[in-house]
Amino acid sequence: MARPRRPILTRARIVESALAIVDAEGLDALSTRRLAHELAVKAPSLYNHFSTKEEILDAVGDSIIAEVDLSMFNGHRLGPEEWPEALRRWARAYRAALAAHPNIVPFLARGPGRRPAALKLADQVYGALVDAGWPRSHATRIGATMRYLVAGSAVGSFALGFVDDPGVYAENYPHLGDAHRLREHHEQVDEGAFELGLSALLDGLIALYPTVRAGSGA
Amino acid sequence: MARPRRPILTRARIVESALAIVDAEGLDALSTRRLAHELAVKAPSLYNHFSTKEEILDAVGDSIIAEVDLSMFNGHRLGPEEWPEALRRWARAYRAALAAHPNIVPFLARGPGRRPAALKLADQVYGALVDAGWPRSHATRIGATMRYLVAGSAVGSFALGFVDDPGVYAENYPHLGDAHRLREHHEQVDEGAFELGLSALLDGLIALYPTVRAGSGA
DNA sequence: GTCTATATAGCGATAGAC
DNA sequence: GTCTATCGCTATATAGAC
Repeated sequence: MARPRRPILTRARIVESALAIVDAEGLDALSTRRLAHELAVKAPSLYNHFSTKEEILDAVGDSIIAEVDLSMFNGHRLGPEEWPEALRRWARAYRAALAAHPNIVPFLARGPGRRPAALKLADQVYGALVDAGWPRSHATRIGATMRYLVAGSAVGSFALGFVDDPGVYAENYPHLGDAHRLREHHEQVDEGAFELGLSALLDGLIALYPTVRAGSGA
Repeated sequence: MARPRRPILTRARIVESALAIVDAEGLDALSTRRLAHELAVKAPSLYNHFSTKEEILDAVGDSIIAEVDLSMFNGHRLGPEEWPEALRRWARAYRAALAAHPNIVPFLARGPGRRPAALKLADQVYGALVDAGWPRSHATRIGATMRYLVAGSAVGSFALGFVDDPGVYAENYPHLGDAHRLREHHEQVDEGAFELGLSALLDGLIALYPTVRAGSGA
């Protein structure tokens, strides 16, 4: 085939295709051969656009984080009445972005590293919390614990973790009699659990807010 | 060598060694050859004790969950004043068990499946919450959202996710000036974030409790 | 910038000897 | 119950032709 007049591959096409494979078949299914096949080229061609497979995975991960809406932190400094709703909207957007691609969440959970979209997200959340009056040490921990809830809810479905087989539970687990039915409504179950946790967490933080501000001399 | 007078391998030894490899080098590093080498045998011998590699991994995962203390749910029915502290103690034990083996958390996050220790854990937590007066739908969601927080905090360190290189952040991320120092105290940072989130979450649930009980006619 | 060919290495699992 | 030998397959990455 030799050199085509216009490049067949672009970084964007490679990233898009890699994400589709990871979504459909998991992280382990992403190989250079498999990816190249999907793009109708041969594996070595990928190395004209990325140096290593790890670099491809970084780009895939950052492309997901880049989709998370951060507009609730822009425009103006959040007041004492505003940060809880901003945090709620951000957490929902964050979870939606991750839950759409659960197979890559373990990779993303390793942290932002040097990926620009992930760093921008961390920067905006931390800055907004500090601006809203939280002490820096609390802002760090609030950002982290929100990430825990989001990542935990996206890394694996609670409801889908149970087997669709009543016999497994009936014998030895007296309270799990209906666990096999969780699968039917797994999306509602998982989203409902996330929303309950999010609301409770925010309520707890709202209760803490005046105490912490008084204590830190604000 | 032929048949030894006493078995060299046992399921317990295989599981222990497999866990050590996963802890030290990650899930991908666990191969039958690598595992056999660690046990000073050859790979095919493992198949006298487990049918597949997946079966070994299931046993490894369940051995971790089996270590989680559940004694706070035993002995007596938890009263309206007792469930929050029981939940707190359970969450800490759960997190400690998972955070000691972060590389296997993505595997565990897929759910209990048919693994007995994981099913026992789910059964006990759900049963305790229902006994304490929570409606069943809330008990499911509370158990799930606690698992989200625990799994999210264990699947990857927040603090270790940042690079130890001030130059990465100084340029483009105005609020992350000290992010490179998170690594120094990563354990305190991560545990502090978990404790803050746990307390806030429990405070929120405590506030919700009387409302829900009144509403459901209890 | 894509190709063919290949280097180098590893994988899970099975058959059959002892 | 462990061994040797092996099947069939996969992987990331590089060299050099066009």
